[in-house]
Amino acid sequence: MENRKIPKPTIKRLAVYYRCLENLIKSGKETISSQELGNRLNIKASQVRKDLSYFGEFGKRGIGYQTRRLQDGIAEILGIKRIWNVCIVGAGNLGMALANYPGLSKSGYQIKAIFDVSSEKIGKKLQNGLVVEDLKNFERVARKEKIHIGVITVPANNAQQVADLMIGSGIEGIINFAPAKLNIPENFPLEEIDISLTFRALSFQITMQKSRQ
Amino acid sequence: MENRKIPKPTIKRLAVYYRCLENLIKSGKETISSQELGNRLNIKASQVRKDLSYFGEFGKRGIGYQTRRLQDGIAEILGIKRIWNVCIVGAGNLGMALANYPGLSKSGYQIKAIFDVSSEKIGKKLQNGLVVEDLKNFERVARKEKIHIGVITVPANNAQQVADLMIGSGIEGIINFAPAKLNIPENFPLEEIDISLTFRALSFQITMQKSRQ
DNA sequence: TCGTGTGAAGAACTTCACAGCT
DNA sequence: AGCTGTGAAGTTCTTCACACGA
Repeated sequence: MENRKIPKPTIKRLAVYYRCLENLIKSGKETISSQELGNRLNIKASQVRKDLSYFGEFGKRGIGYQTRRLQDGIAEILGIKRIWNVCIVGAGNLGMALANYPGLSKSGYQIKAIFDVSSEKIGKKLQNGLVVEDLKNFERVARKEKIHIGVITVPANNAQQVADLMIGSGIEGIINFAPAKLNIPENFPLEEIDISLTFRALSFQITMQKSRQ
Repeated sequence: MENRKIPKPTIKRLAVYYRCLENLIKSGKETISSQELGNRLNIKASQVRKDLSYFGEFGKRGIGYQTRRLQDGIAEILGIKRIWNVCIVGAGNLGMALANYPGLSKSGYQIKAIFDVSSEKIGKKLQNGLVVEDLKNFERVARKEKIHIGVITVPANNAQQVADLMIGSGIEGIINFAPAKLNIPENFPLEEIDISLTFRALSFQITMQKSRQ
């Protein structure tokens, strides 16, 4: 068991291992080697072992990892065994899509509320029965529903004030889809997903690829 | 002008600089130093200068960077000056949301078509006038519309065959939202956005954060 | 022998620090 | 003086290589 700081990429890979283990267990596989797990995910075996070694000794030499035991171990590390209460601010296309996305609730992220400021959107009913609420009620609802995670899907120029509102209402972490740099307290849990940035990165790759030939 | 390989994070930051420059130019700012640009984005000034230095000398010593000139330079690098034709496969909530997302077309990514296999979805009309097409027609449409970028928003277990179809139809790059590792030719341009993975990474952060206090 | 766990080496990326242009 | 561009140093992350247990 290493005791250094955990690299951020390691965390994302753990979640990938977890997903792969779900499938392996479903298909009845009981043990797996770092080599085989790595092959399935395009990750080097040594990377798999190193990632796991940060958190303990999950494997048996000569044999590999027990899929069930490893999955439990990763679930423990990532906080997967519990339910997370999530709310979304911004009932545009993306916010609505996330609220209706079954993958999230299946993974333990329950969408408890969705907010907007536009009177056209407030009161709208989603496929899953949720109703868009007025952002004015945010703090009250957030506290009542014990929301852990806030998701920001508003336009860039409103993102900061939404983040401030979330932090002021006792939210524990934020996922930001708005293309804006948020100013938040150091070490406050934050993840960013910037879709247009990803498109830009792809077009750069394409351009490079072509100029190389 | 450095001549080494470009770090991947540099590319994403260039797109961030570009976005920031748009705003600066709008607000009438004509020059900016690496220091000030960095401050606005939580990036160290030296990082800004290093990123830009991979591609040439955009600045003037003692003065900084001309916003307009720098923006043009970055646009050139990232391939922003042109229109990219995009298609989406998977007309679920996320696929629909992307197709209707104005930020993409505003950035030069025109959604030319959206496909699905489900007869319930085929023929559906989107807000923007696009009609969901049968995936069977993919190759024909992709070639006719000269699609550059394919976006995958299907469930994980169908992602690979969609990717194969895209690559076989002359698509130049793929953005994959499905939680699956794609097997594609080495160096084929690919970007991945894995939303549930990001939630997992956030819950880990929250858990860590708490256990530290 | 097979496959883990892990120091040590290597690669990738970031930051420093300063020469040199304006 | 002010600020860039960039080698060199520093940091972070990945891969190697091998001792050791099953």
